[in-house]
Amino acid sequence: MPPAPPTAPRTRRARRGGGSLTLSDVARLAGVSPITVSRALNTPAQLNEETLAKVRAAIERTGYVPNRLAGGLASSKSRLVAALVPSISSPVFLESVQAMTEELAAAGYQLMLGESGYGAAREDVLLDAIIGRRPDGIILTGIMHSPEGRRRLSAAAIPIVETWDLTPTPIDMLVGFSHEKTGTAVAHYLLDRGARNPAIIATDDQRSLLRRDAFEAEAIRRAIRAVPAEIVPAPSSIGAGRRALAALLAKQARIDAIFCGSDLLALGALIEARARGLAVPRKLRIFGFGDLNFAADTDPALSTVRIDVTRIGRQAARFIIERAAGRAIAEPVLDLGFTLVERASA
Amino acid sequence: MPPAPPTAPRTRRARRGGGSLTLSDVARLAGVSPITVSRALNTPAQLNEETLAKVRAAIERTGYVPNRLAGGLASSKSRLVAALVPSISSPVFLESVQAMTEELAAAGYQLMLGESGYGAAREDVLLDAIIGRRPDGIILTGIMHSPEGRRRLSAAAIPIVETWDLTPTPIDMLVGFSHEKTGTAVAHYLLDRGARNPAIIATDDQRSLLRRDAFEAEAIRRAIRAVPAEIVPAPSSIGAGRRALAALLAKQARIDAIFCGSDLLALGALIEARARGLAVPRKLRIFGFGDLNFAADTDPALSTVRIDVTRIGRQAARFIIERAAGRAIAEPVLDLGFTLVERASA
DNA sequence: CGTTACGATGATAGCGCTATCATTTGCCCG
DNA sequence: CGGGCAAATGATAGCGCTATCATCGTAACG
Repeated sequence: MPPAPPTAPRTRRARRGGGSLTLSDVARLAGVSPITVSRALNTPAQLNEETLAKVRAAIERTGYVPNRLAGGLASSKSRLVAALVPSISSPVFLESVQAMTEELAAAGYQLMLGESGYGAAREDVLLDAIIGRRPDGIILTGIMHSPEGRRRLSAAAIPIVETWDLTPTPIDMLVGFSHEKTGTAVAHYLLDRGARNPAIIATDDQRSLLRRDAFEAEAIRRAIRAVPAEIVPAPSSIGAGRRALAALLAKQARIDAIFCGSDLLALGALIEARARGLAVPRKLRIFGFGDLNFAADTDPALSTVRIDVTRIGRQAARFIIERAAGRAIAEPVLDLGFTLVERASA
Repeated sequence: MPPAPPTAPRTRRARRGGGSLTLSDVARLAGVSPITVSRALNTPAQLNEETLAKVRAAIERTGYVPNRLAGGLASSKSRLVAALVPSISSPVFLESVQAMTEELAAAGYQLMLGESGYGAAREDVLLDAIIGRRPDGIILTGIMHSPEGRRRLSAAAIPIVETWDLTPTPIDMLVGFSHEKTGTAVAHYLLDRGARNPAIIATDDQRSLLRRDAFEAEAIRRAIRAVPAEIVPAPSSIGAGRRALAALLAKQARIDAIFCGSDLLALGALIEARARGLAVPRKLRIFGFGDLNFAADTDPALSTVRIDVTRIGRQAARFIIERAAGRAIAEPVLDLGFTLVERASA
């Protein structure tokens, strides 16, 4: 079929889009070309002062908000960063997420949160949903174990930071600490203070179990016969802590020290001990993990392992920001360590 | 300058983009047109079975993940939903966020989290960052008060759900409950049980103050002289609860009941009361707010106001999903109410 | 003064996808 | 047996923005 004669163009296709305000609208209003408006938004320095003022006025007047989907598509920079946490509703990771959010927001990035769950079940679907948005970086809480997940992430060629853990084989960047070492350190601490019948309350996630194993190994190395353990499903909670201590005591009444997988569990254990009239720390030492914001305010105040989670979050965010700016990271694997906080409970 | 002769086209512009896998690549591999691949992903029902299989195989083989920035731009459907919370690190809103995440994920949406802070400070910047991503919906925790914010949101023409509160003038949709009524109800509850010197620990956010005012008004209506109150900065914490009770007791030793702005504050007050040997509830009744997951596990168990936060989150998500599907919402303003949970502390 | 350099702006051509319309094929029906 | 219709696939033209190259003054220089 020959092309329609130019004098009578056939009815134009129906217009798409919301008919919403675009860069060109603003440009027309300011009397400049669209690209100039783009520059006013992204690289204002390279514009003449007057022009800039005109454009800004037009933006102000119209209430224009640039479409970052379009911008991201054109520039392959989405200004989005994805963070995966095992559980959204657990306070453990939130300070970290908060720190990320702040650091990223300051640099003009927005955080997209995904819940990976403690199992690797829906992880693939979630990963695709995230990768599809072409984030400028992905922050994982915990290291990625599933080979399929690692493959997908590597293939996506997106800067990745694994956190909260150490591994000799990170996918890309890493900010964490050694869970084994915390277990060993706490074992030392409790045994040095005379504990002869230590026990453990752990959650059933990878990292908590790592701590338990190290604690147990160290205890056995120091001539403890066996270390009873109560494993509760993640995410941890105060109630689980109470019940776990009760269960432990039912099995083994002589327990004199407990290392808990999180401060929540420890607080639960504390409450249960109090309710039973078990003196803490005289009869039972309780050691937590995480130094959550309430740890200093329990009664007795909770001895615990402090992780600088804010720093983990901030550092992870910075890694991504640096990478996005095209700068290379000199030291892409960071061990932030931990400290034992001695308070009254152990 | 005349156009370059077609036989010797000038060097093509440098290629943009990451050179990453696109729909066309997959199409070529599958021996179909790009649009067919698009359909295989979005509306597989309208494809022939064989064709579908070919395309799926090609996707599988290449590990192709569609670029949703491009898709969103073309279809003006981003499949993103933004949620604003006052504070990320406070557990109060998280169950709600969790419920949203799940509900949204099931429908193929991703949640983008923003922290609005309790003040309206950076709110405008944050709103622009969010609106710029053209989410298919925005869920606000609390109602939007700033007129400028309301204007921007209305102008954006994005479905909006305000939550956690009621207002006669919602921007769009609403899922909440009446804070005034909870205050009144708790006042009734405590006074009916003989409290003569009630006091309040509240946080300095809008909603908590609403509850305090209602509580106070009801108490005064029932012949209580004055209701001492301790206002702590949001977000609330256990430590703040402890210190607030101490401060209250210092001013007015005869306090016999406390209504706390959150379960965290209540737990703090409980700990402080215990540490002082103040019998709960015999000497001091403590009433919380929120029914967080630990409320039943404190000792004594916490009496509190239960809000079905999971339902709030889920319902808010559904509103957005329905709207995005083009369906109208019959009842866009929902009062989910609350219940008083009587446990041991009051 | 011609030439180079640079600062400011514009024109053009995509980014990777989907809405819309067009075409092809097979089948049913009067 | 031609017309009509539905199912399956394709061609085309954007979505709203930015990378890239082009242009146009004007200042600087030998």
